[in-house]
Amino acid sequence: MDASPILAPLNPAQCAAVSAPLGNLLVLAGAGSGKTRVLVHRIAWLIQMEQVAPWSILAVTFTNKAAREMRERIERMLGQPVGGMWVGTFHGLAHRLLRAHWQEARLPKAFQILDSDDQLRLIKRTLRDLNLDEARWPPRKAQSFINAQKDEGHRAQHLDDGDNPYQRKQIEIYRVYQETCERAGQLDFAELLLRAHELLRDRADLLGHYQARFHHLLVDEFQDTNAIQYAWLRLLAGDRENLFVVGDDDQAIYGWRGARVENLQSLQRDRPNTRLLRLEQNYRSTGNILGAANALIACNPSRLGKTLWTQDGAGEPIRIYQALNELDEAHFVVERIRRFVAEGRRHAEAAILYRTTAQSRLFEEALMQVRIPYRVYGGLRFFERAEIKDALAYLRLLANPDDDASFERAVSIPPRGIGVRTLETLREQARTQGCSLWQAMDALLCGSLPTRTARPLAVFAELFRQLRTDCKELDLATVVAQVIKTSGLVEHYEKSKDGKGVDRQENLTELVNTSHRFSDEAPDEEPSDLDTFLAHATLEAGEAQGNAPDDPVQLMTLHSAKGLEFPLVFIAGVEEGLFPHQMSVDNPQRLEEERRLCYVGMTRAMQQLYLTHADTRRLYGSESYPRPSRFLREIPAERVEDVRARSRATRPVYRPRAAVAAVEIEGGLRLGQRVLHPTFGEGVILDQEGQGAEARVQVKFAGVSAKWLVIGYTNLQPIS
DNA sequence: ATGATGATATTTTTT
DNA sequence: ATATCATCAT
Repeated sequence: MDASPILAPLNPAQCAAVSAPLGNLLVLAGAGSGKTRVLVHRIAWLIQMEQVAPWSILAVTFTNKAAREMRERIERMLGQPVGGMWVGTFHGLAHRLLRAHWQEARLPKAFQILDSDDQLRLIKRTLRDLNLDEARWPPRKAQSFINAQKDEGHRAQHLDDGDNPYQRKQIEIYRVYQETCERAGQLDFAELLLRAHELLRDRADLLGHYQARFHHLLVDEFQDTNAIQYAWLRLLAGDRENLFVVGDDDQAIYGWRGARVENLQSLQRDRPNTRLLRLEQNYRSTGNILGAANALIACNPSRLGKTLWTQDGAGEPIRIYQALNELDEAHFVVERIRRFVAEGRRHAEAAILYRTTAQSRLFEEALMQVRIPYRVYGGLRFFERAEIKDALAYLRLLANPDDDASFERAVSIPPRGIGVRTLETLREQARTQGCSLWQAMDALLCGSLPTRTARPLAVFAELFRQLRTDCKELDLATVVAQVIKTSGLVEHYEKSKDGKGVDRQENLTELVNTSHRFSDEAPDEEPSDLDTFLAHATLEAGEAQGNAPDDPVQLMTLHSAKGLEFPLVFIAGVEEGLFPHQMSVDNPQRLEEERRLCYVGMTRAMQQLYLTHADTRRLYGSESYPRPSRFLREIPAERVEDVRARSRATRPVYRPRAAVAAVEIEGGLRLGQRVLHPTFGEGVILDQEGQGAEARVQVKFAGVSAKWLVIGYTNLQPIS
């Protein structure tokens, strides 16, 4: 077999990794050094040069999207489908194992997956059951405690409270929550991993089977693995030397959700004969961008050490813009994107990155004003929308009547005369009998109930009885359509007056389409039943934006930018308190992670990089005066060019343009008008923009900088 | 049972 | 500022 198609497009270091002899290999791959490419080519190498069967390969990625892309790239390269190869996320693979071995894992056949939202709901209910005050025991704290423990591989019964009452209570919540999950046959995300680990750990026969099957384990983004994922990998590898691991300690940005960069070192310690290779040549960015990023990341004391270089020239300097305020910042970014496009580039080549999701709005508004198409990544995804979760609750309850979380959701939406009172009775019954809500309802319906309570309950029960008989015969999509129709959800949203009714109905229709597509695309080996469809919905929550416009500017958080690249990149809000975020500044480890996040953001840029910060910023309703981020000082001055803010000189404040001064804006307000504000006191209107509900005026008050106020939300009294 | 009002807490996110 | 959520009144 000729190796050239696989090795030809690679540099020497990449070649060395791809064609390395079989054995453990750790590839430390810097940003833009062709990390994924090495992984893809390695798999192609194994199949073509080492005559490895595709079904004996297991590859793990960080996201479903990455998994899909990897499979596609391999198939394109080999010119043939590679069925039998397992490619997926840790969660996806764990799920696959558990579905295949539900009996050995002691799970109900129709076990369901709980997303974080469902998990939080369940924790809240657990807290209520335990008579704990939510103010003293915040559900979110309990949630992160439970997930943190599970990520470390700890079960409640193995935890030591260390004579700490707080700790003891958290463990108790964990225990009771877990019992509830098991009774309802529900697994949260971390539980998938934990169960998959225990399955292989406790069942020597299964472990032997999978060890015999998977001769080659490949892992992408290894720096993002947590303790249980690493443990699972080691188990599956056994004492063989078959781990091919790719990662970059400088791009570890998920420590806050249990990822352990140390796994990189642990691997070298646990498997001393692991070969270490570095990919340090960067093919993405200009010399200035790389030099700046290198200097920044060098400020982190704890790194494995690695310096990226490029053959490219220095390119343009990095530009830092000091904006007057957050609006000026947005306008500046938009203006530069217009210039970029005027030079013949596409909008989609530009990305605006920010630390917090809340920052996207400013840019969306600014882009909308000048009619530039954009696309926001992240945010609420298809299967996370309320109406979709409602419909899914019906489907889940159909699949598994003991799913209490879904019962509670379905029973109260749409409102059908079953209120908190009735629900409380059901919960009480369920608690005393130790059964599910559905069983409690059945029992109560047989007993004596006041008609007013029994009637709606009976109707609800009958609805499901009918659905259950119906759906035995029907295919997935028809069942979904049937459920949506009989649940009354469409009518319910029709009546909603928040203006989202039509959207919601469309989404429900789209759910039917999705289920249709799911059936069509399902591989023959796995029948597409309701259970797998529901798992798919939770595990792969879908894209956030259904129909993106053509050639859009890309908006996303720094976190979701990882793995992507753009010719033109803006990082906005590079200010102390925002980036690095306030929550991280007094913890050295978290601060290092923020710096890595900045490094990730900077290394997304191929040709031009802008960092912007504002002198004043309105955040959470009040004005702040942030200092420029320390990260800006860590970039060598010779790589930077300061962009001058437009007309820094303060204009004569009390003299608005005479021609428009007479035009009334709204409610007796006009440019130059003196006004009274409830908190800021007396001021003068300087400028105006927008119309109707969005009409805003800029007002200068004594002692503070000029502010933009939405007329509709502000009580401005004209004074003479 | 349901809708309206007021207190509260606001990183990052995939699975 | 705003969205979410719990409590309260209808």
